[in-house]
Amino acid sequence: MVTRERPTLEAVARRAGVSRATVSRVVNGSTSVAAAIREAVNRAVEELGYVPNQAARSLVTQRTESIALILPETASRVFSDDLFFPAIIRGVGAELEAADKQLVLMMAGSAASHDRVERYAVAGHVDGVMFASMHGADPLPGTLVRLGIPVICSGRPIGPSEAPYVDVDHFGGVAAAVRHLVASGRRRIATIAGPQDMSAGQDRLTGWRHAVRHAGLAVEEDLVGYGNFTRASGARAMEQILAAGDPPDGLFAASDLMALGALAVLAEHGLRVPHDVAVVGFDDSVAAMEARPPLTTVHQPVEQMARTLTLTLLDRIANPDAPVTSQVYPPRLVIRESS
Amino acid sequence: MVTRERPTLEAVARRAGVSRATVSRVVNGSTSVAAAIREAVNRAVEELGYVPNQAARSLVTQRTESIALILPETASRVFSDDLFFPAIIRGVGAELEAADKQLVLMMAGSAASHDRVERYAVAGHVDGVMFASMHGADPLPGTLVRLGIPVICSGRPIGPSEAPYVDVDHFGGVAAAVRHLVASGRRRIATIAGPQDMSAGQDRLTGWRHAVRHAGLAVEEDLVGYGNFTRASGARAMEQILAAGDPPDGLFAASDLMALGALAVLAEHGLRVPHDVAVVGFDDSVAAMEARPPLTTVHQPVEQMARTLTLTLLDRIANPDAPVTSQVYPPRLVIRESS
DNA sequence: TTGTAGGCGTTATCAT
DNA sequence: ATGATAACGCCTACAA
Repeated sequence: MVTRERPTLEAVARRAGVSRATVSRVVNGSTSVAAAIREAVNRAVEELGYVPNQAARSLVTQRTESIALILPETASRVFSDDLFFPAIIRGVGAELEAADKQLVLMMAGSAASHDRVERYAVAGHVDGVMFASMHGADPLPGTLVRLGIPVICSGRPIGPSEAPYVDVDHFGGVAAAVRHLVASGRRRIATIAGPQDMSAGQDRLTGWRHAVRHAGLAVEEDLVGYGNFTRASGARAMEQILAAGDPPDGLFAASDLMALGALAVLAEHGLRVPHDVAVVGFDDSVAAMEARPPLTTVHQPVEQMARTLTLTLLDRIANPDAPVTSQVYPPRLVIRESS
Repeated sequence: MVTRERPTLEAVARRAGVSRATVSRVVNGSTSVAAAIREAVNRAVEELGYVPNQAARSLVTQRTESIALILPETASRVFSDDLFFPAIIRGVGAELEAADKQLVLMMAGSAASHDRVERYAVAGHVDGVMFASMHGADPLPGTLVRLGIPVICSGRPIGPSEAPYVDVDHFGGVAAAVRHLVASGRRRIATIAGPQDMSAGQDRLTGWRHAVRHAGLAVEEDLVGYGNFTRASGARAMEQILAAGDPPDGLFAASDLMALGALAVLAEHGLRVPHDVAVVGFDDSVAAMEARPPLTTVHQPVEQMARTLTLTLLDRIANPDAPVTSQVYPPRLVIRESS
C-alpha cells in the first residue's frame, strides 16, 4: 500500500516471522510448507503488496517468462488491412497464455529499431524469440541462434539459416490454384507476384512458373506483375499486365488483397470475373469471402501454424539440444465464384 | 562466438587484465579511463562477444530502459482498418527511439491477459507504462500509479484517476462540427455515437447533445445511433436512425469509419450526400479523404499527441515527484465535400 | 519442514 | 585512473 520502496522477500519474511527461504517457497508454490505457515506468509504478502522482483529472479533462474514476437515491419505495414498479423498474434497469444508466458511484441521496420531489438533479445530480456514476416536474408535469427537464444521463424527464412521455421507449402498451393484454372479451360494465366525479398513472395512466383510450364503453357514475362501483397499494389500490377498485351483469361494473385485490387481494375476495364478472367488469390482472408464475386483462394491455416510456431519454440526452450525441426503445412484450395 | 555460457564482466576483465570495475566503466562509456586500457577492454569485449546481462544490470540500477504500451484490446480489434493505433505507435516509437528506450507492445483484450500485463509491469519489467484505448473504469493505471510505476494514458480515463493523460478536446471538435452543419442550414442533425465505455465515445455524444441544444435544435433520441467506431457498426446505426423516423438532414459520426458505413447506407437508401444529408466524421483518417464524397471530419493530431504522451512519461520517469499534468489538444475541422 | 548461506552479474562507493 | 568490495533481491543446495 505504500507508494515507493516496494517490499522485498526479506520484509515479508520478517513480517511473517519466517526465513526468506520459506517465503520464497510459498511464493513459488512449493508443497513442502506447513499450511499454517503458508497462510501466514500469504497474509504478509497480501498486506505488504509484495511482488517478486523480476530482475533479481531472472538473475538467478536465467529466465524471464516472456517471449518476443519480432515483426521486421513498420507499424503502418503491420496494421494494414491484411489480417495476417492479427491471426498470427491470436494463435501465438493463445498458446503463450496457456503456457503462462508473456508476449512481447516488437516492430523493427527501421535499421535502428532492428538493432535495438537485437540488443533487447541478446541482453536476455526474453527466453525466446519468434520472427514473422522476414525480409531478405535477415541475419538476426542466425545471430541469436549462435548466441544460444531459442529462435523460430514464421515463414522460411531466405538464405541459409540455423533457425527452424513453420511455413505453408507455397508450391503446393500455387500448383493447385493453377491446375484449377487450367481445368476450367484457361490458357493464358497471369500472376501478380508478391515481394521478392520474402520467401513467400519468391515461392509463389516460382510455383506459378513451374505450374504453368507443367500445364504445357508458355511462361510469358508479360503476364507477371509485381506487388507487395497490398490491395493498391495489386491494382497497379493488374493495370500493368493489361497494358502489356492481350488480357489474360486466368489470374493467380499471390495474396487475396492483391487479387482484390486486381478485381477492381478488371471491372474498370469491363472484364467480367470469372467469365473473361478467372481469379484465384492466396491466404483465404475474410476479405476474400466478402469480395464481389467471392474469391477462390488458397487457404493456409495461419492460426494453427502460429500455435505450432509457439509450441515448437517453447519446446526448444525446454529442450535446447533437441534436433532442429521445421514444419510445412499443406494448403487447401477454396473454390468460390471468382473462378 | 561460443554458443552457450555467455561471457560475464568478470571474463572480460580477466582477458583484458583489468578489474571488473574498469570494464564496467568502459562498457558504460565513462570518460575516466585511459585510452590504452579502454581499447584493450573493447577488444576483449569484441573477442568474447560480451553483452551485459540486463537482469543483473537492472537489479542494481532499478531500470530496464524499456517502456510498455498497453492496449486493452484484442489483437483483432487493434489490427482493424482503423489507422488510429498505427499512428499512436509511430509517434510513440519515434520518441522512444530518440530516447533510446525499447517499446514493448502488449495487448490485453481478455481478463487473463489483463492480469498478466499487470504482473509484468508490477514485476519491474518496464520503467513506465502507457495506456491507449481504455475501456470502462479500468483500475490498472491507478494500481500501477499507487505502486510507484510511472503511468500515462492516451485519452482521458473514465472515473477518477491518478494518472495523467493526453487527449483531444472532444467537446470542442463536436461543437465545431455541429456549428458547421447548422451554418449550412441543417436543422435535423443526427449522430452515430461511439462506444459508451470509452471517454472518447461518451464525450463526443455529450458534445453533440450540448451543441445541438445550443443551436436551439431539439435533441431527439431517435436521432442517436450507437456504434463501436467500426464501419459495420456505423452502417447498422445509420439503418436504425433511418428506420426510426424522418431522415435527418445532417449527421455527425463519432468516427470516420462509422461515417463511411453510414455513407454506404445513405446511398443505398437513395439519399444524396451532402445534398440530402450532410455528413461529418471524426479522426481525419486517410479513409475520410478517400471516401466518396470526401468526408468532412474533425482532425486530431494523433501522432503529435503520441509524441507528447511519450515525452510526458519519460519526464515523469526522470522526475517522479513533479506535479501531474494532463494535456488536451485542440481539434480542427477539416471541411470536404460531404457537408 | 524450515533455516543458513552462497551466488547470480552488475553498478557504485570507497580507497588507493 | 584503477581496483576492492559491498550491495541489488532472489533462488536453491545443503544442513539441521
